[in-house]
Amino acid sequence: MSPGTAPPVVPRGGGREAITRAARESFAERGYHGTSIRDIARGAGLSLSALYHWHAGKQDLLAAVIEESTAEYFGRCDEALREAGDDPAARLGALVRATVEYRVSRQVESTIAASEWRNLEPAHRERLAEMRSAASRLWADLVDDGVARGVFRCEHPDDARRAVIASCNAIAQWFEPDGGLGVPELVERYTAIARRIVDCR
Amino acid sequence: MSPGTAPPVVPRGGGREAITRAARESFAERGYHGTSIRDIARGAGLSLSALYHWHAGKQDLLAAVIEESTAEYFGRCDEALREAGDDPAARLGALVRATVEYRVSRQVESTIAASEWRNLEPAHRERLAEMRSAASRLWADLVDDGVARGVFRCEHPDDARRAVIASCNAIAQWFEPDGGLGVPELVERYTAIARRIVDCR
Amino acid sequence: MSPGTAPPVVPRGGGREAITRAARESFAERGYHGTSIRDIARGAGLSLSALYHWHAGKQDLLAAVIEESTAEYFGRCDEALREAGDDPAARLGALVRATVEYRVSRQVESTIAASEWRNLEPAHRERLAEMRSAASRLWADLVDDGVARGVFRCEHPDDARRAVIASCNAIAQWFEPDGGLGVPELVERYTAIARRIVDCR
Amino acid sequence: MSPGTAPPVVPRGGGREAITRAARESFAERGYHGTSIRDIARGAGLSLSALYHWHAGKQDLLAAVIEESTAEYFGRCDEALREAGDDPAARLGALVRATVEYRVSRQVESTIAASEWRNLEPAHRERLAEMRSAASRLWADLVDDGVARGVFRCEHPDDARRAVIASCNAIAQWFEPDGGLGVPELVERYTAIARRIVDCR
DNA sequence: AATGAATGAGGCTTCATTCAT
DNA sequence: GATGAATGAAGCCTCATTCAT
Repeated sequence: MSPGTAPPVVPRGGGREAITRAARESFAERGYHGTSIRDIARGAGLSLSALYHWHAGKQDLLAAVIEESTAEYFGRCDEALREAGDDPAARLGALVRATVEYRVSRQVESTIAASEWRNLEPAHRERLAEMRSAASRLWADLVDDGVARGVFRCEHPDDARRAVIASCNAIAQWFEPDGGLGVPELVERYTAIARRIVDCR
Repeated sequence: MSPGTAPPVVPRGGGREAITRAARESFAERGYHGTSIRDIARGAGLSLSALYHWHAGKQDLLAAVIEESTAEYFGRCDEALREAGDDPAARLGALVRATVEYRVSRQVESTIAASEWRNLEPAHRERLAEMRSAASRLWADLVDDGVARGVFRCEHPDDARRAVIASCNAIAQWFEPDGGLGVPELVERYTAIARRIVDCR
Repeated sequence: MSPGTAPPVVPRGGGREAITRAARESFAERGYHGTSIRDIARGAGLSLSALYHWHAGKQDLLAAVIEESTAEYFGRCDEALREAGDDPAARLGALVRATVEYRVSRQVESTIAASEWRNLEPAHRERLAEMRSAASRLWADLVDDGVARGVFRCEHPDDARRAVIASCNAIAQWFEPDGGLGVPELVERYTAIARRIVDCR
Repeated sequence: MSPGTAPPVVPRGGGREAITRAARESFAERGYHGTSIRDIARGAGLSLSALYHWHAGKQDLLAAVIEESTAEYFGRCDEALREAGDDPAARLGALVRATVEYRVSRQVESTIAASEWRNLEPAHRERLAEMRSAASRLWADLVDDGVARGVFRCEHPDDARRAVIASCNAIAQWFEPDGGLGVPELVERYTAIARRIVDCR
């Protein structure tokens, strides 16, 4: 919520969602430590106390936001892979598409999981670590499989995988929604880049 | 500075450097807002007042750290390019090497410039923007030149450039200094990836 | 509530008693300011709103607890004295017994009236002051009478009275219910002490 | 510090003492939980931050106040006993005098150690427990010795000891400094009471 | 060149209480 | 007879900074 913007009117009982949304936006724009819970409450159009009625605290909000974001990404990947069938190239395209679309549709918030991970307290970190590595494994399995089957010819699968992911993730940092570049075109470009990175025949 | 570590003994007159170094480490580990000026003073082994003797304040320290970091990167790039001659492929390798080496040798601090940029006050941001775009231009000129001369055959030079940079930058997030992977080998791998991304013949 | 209006008749139900009991326990264990109204509601197994349905607020609860506690003590004293007859020594024994038994049977709560008295708002304090001094007068009358009749030979009745009361009250601070010391034996010991304090012939 | 009283002007560097004194007064008058650190800072004539410059927090202040109070009492007892020589009756008089004088001269604060003990966090409680039981042992040794030597003929030394202590301690609750009753006279009265309690021949 | 003392603003959180149902 | 939702005030504490030496 940019300063000066009128806070939304929250329907009675709708506090939890309003607060989570406001937290997501603030954490994305100003970071965890740069966000005060007053910012969040104001952004949600509620009082400070209402925030504590719905969440245990700031840390709890961060965990909720990261969890939701990670879950959504994981869900998109999972679904894309299910539709993609068995072909490594198609599966690569599916994950690239899921990642690009996620990064574009959640442009601001999608970086929270990565950049604010360090601010999670151990208890939350441990709980979310599994979700995180599950998403990571999707990529690893895919690339390893492609290499094993001779479809991807890159010599260093781990580095290739990281390069593809980093390339896709970076989109959130420069993409302009109204900049004349459509998402399908974007997906196509990064699929091509990804195929070159893994040296897909 | 990890908790429990004895603060270094600062030689008389060496305050400025000790403080900048401590600020760099704290900003890297905990972020700008996650770092207190007392953390920095403690990390430098100096009093709070000493910090203010050498620097105008926290914001000033952030600007100094980002400036120094950007300048170093820019210097490395510049030098590498000068040694590389005129060949686009060689020049690409030079920038990749400069970036990888920078990211590995300044593993923690190298992300400050990117992640804490938003916390710079306008005055500092404007001043540093030029340095920033100069480094960015080195990459753009290089890729555009390679494409213009037909050495790089990628269709979308901007995306290729961003992918290469993102891939190299990401190294700082996973590299383990004592992990058995040497820097020259790392440079070689990412040079190969970069060449594939730009589709270097 | 407008002045002069009769307080609403509270329908009987389990809530009121459960809340009073929880308040008594919390005030005893953590003190008035150390107890939150949520502690009380939780201790009673009811919601916050239920608490406010039965009581006007925290202050009201404190007054109720102190009133009940004082009334019980006063009742015990009164009854014991009625049974004791006219002999000063017997009357002294009766009050000691009432006090000791009260302090032992209400070990935790019996101190609330004394230690939280200062937290009563003036309105409540004035109302309860009479009960308080009535109990105090029982002791004073007894000792003064014993002295007047030459049965107690202590020179300073006021100090003797205070010493006896303080000695009995202190029992609540150290007595262990399962510690092998029975209440009758305890009463006997403190009766003896009390008689020596007033110098009963 | 009563409300409305002008806070004292604190000489530069004298913050620590001013704050400890203000804490002592507030804890005594309103209890630990009833005292806010703003009360303390205001009472000391300093800012909130100055309080934290000198003490780690509210809990730290409580521990400091209790420690100082206990130490002073212990010191008074120790000195009084040293002057008293070997005679049990004289030693009893010495401890009574030390206790009475302490309770009168530190009328308000002397109860903090007892009433706020439960609000000490375990770390502090453990640290101070030894001081506490040392003072307690002075009394126990004295009474046991008197009984062993046949000077005190009470049958239950533990109860006698507790009664004497409770009687002396209670003085702080009713004594009025300008009430016409001098401290020497007070000491004499309670010494007599104590002797009767232990049944000193 | 450096320090300890002090500050006002703001941090997160809990408080007792009221509202609408 | 009872509840979940919401609030404003106040709680303790840490912040970046300045002052006097």
